[in-house]
Amino acid sequence: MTSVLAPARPVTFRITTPPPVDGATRARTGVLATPHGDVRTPVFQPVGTNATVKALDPDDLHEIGASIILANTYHLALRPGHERIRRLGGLHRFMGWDGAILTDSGGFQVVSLGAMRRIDEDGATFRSHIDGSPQRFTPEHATAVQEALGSDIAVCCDQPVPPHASSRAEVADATARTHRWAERCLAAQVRPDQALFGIIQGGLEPDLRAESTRILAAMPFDGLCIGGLAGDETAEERRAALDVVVPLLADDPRPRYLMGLGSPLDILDAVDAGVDMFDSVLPARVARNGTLWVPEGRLNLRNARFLDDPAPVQEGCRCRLCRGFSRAYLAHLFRADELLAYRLATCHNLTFLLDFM
RNA sequence: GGGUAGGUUGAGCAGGUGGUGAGCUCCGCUGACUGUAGAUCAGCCGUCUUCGACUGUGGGGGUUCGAUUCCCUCCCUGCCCA
Repeated sequence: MTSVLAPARPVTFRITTPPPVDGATRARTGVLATPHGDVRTPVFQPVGTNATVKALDPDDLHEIGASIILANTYHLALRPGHERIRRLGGLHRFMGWDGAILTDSGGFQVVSLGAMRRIDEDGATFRSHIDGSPQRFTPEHATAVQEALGSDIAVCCDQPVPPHASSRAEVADATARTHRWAERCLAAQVRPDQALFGIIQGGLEPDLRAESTRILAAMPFDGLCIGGLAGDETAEERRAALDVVVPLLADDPRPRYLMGLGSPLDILDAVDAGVDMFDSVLPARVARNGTLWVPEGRLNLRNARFLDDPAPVQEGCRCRLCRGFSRAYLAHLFRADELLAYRLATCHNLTFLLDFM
């Protein structure tokens, strides 16, 4: 029964297995229902910054079992342009992907393009990584771009800071600004058919994390991101931050999304801490660089010892690589700089991680 | 047979016209990568006892205090002519 006063949101989250009451773990399962299909959580979202998960096409994504991917607001606004994508029917049609899409706001580029941006209260000015031209990003612009792209889930423009490279004052300032920008993103939202997630910051300072969690949780977002982690912190520091955030959200019905985390063991710990959603370039990037994930650890297929190895990368793996090819063949493809290496290796690592979830 | 240009660390080069050639690019070896300025980046890549030292410019000989450089000779390669 849909209330007139509380119209149905485009994206809803239902917890299917709550964490046990004994407190042994905060892990849970759920279903995130989107206009482009249901997403079972915990979920890993492959990253497709430029409207493509590098080296893969949508058939590959379906085959590996992806139900939701991430695309990037900043990159697509610069190229090919969000208005062009809108004219071409939106991001799903543009890239031929009928599953769910979450768009990152470009906030991360505040960190990753650190030497090429100036930030002020109103927004951030980037020097384009493509042609050097100045690019102005504000919370309102990031919201408008994401509405033009038509992703299922938009994310607030935030200001993350690298925890160890930042003073407490810098973390506090960036976190407070992230809160003000979150309000502006909410106010700027026009489309009723797009979900919006807010981002909790606070670095590694427990009180700042807690304050940020309370402030963001009080806003009417469809989900809550946990930002500013998966950076230069240790696993223990990250867990400590999650153990501040998640208990404060114990009775909150919304999904929790830890941005940027991608290694299987890191994700395992974060799921235990109560996180529902993840994304990272890690599995795809290390795959392109020759590192293949297997249950025993990892294999660097550029190592000489694989040149005569007839075994599959992972015995019994269902992925495209392991079904049809040997380690020796993949090792050859990498040495010959053949493009197929990137596709096969990426298929494997993403299959490994998605099956791991 | 004559002429000519060459022979530098796996390959390809740079440099060096008498005063310490280990420099580059490939190849090769290893590592890193976490909301993608990343099919990228870093280290190593003659030998050793590796913060240093030694050896190394086709072979042999000569001149010289000193030769990769100059001279003689031999070998090898490309090209041209017979």
